[in-house]
Amino acid sequence: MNAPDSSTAPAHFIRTRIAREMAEGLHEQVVTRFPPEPNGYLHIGHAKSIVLNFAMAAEFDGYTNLRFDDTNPAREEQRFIDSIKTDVAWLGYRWKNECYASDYFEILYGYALHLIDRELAYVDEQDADTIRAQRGTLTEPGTESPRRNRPTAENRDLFERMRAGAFPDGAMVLRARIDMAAPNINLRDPVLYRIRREHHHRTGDDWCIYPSYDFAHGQSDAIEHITHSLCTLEFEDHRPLYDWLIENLPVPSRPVQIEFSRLNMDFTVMSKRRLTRLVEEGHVAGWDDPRMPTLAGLRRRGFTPDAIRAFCSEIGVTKSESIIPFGVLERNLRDDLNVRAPRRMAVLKPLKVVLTNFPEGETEWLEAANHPQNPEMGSRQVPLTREIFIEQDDFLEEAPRKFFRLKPGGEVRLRNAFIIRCDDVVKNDHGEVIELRCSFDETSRSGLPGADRKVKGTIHWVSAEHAVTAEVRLYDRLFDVPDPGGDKTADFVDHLNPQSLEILQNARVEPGLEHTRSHEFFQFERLGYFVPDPDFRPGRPVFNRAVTLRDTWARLEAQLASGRT
RNA sequence: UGGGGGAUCGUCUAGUGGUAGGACUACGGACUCUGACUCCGUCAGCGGGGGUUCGAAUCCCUCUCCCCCAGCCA
Repeated sequence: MNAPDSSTAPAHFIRTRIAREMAEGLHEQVVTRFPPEPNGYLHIGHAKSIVLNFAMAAEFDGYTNLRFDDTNPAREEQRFIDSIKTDVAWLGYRWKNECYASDYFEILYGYALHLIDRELAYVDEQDADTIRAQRGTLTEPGTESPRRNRPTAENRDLFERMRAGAFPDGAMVLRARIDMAAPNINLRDPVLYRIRREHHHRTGDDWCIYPSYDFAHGQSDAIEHITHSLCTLEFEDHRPLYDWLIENLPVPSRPVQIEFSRLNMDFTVMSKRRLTRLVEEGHVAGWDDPRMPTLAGLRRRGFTPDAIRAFCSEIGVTKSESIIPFGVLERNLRDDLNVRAPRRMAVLKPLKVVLTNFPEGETEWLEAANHPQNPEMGSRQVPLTREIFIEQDDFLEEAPRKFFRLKPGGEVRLRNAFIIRCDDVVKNDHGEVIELRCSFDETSRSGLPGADRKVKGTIHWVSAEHAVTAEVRLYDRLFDVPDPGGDKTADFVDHLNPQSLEILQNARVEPGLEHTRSHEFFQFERLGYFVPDPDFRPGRPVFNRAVTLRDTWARLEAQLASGRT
């Protein structure tokens, strides 16, 4: 029922605790749930929770439910439910039951009556401002509502009429009767039900009262016989309320809540509120914009489920706050794609090269391995012609030391082909290099004895005649500061990186790539990993760069620039 | 400031009385028809101060810093 997961997963406090409980015979199996509210798309932070929940259940002979926490119809939509199911399934997980908190509305209503009958809940018709004022502050206790000691029969009558629609929205709420002086504010008679005439995406107009998170969540857990309700740290001080409700209600099981720290990553934002703003204000193209940390965005960018799962397992589970560098996620992608991605040649920014001693009109087909470390991935034939394109970055008229690429009079190997020498540099009126005239060394062809001759550099290329023009989209971090949401003096959108998207319309890719299917991925040698975008059309290939290769030269270059070497 | 949490190499994370370990990064080197991959090596840490103990990241006291909570959001 679950996706493959590393059996060598390291111990963390939740796994350790559950293992101990299992050893003690506390549970026959572990049942978990992933409980998103369908009011947005899932992001990489959710992936951490998904992986944790499914892993714990799978490791301890249980299962995981997908439960939509749909208690606030004002913000929830069917399209979000659809996207969430798509994303969880894409990650490789199969939930046992598809559940909805709204499926339990009737049971929850009964539970509320149960509390009322035991004088543990009451109807309060004070307005929100009054209730807020009575709640007290962090340092001062609250004051009790004048309705707090209303007779049970009256509470029951009012609550039944609340449900029946006898009162306008916001006219009254049902509150738990706990302790207005509790140091934990969540215990100061929290709201359990509110009146809200809002069309619910599943229950339609059946209800005009809706349970709050606190009243719905734990009880839903209990109804589903969830053994471990795993959630993030901000719910830690809701746990006494969670436990109070479980203890005072005739629920069929007694789940426990365990909290862990949520995932934070640098140079991005993770809150649903901020992600929603990015989409609604048009800062990105949509929830699946490849720059978004959403699973839909990462998928479109070219991330694989395996890489994301490996990442989640690598970062661990603790209660300490952490900010994971985005590069850690990217490295997991590289590690995954390095072994799986077929190699191809593509030139992002073409520079024309004429091989002056190559016969005009001829094509030589050369064999190119699809993967240098894995012969089983086979090989393909790539065409070489008199005119080719190389990367503009691979030629420098005035090259620094340690520049192993092409320079006037210098030699370089064309990957899978010959060694060439740069004889002439052709410039336009602006002094820009527009063409190189090179000669090739026939004896240095790949596979021939002369191929042993060593040159410092090897560069990629494509045949000008055969290459396919493609659009290539390069992505950089969405924000240009590490913690865009942490700036109290500025709006986070002020830190958007204007360079986060670069579109190259004139890239040239080796023939064959125009027939690429979706979900295929490639390494464009020396450049990075690329995937076809959904915008890909026959005759108009569009590739996204998922991640670059590790670039030691770029680092060296930076060092040279700063005078370190 | 009331309550709830958290502080271990640059980053993430083990270690819960017996030599602080791993991964990533960085740096150096080997290899290389991808400046990739791989391999080898190096640097680097217990928030501060007391105390208990033969011995403390771990136990005790104290201080400091960070995060969360005053929605009829989740």
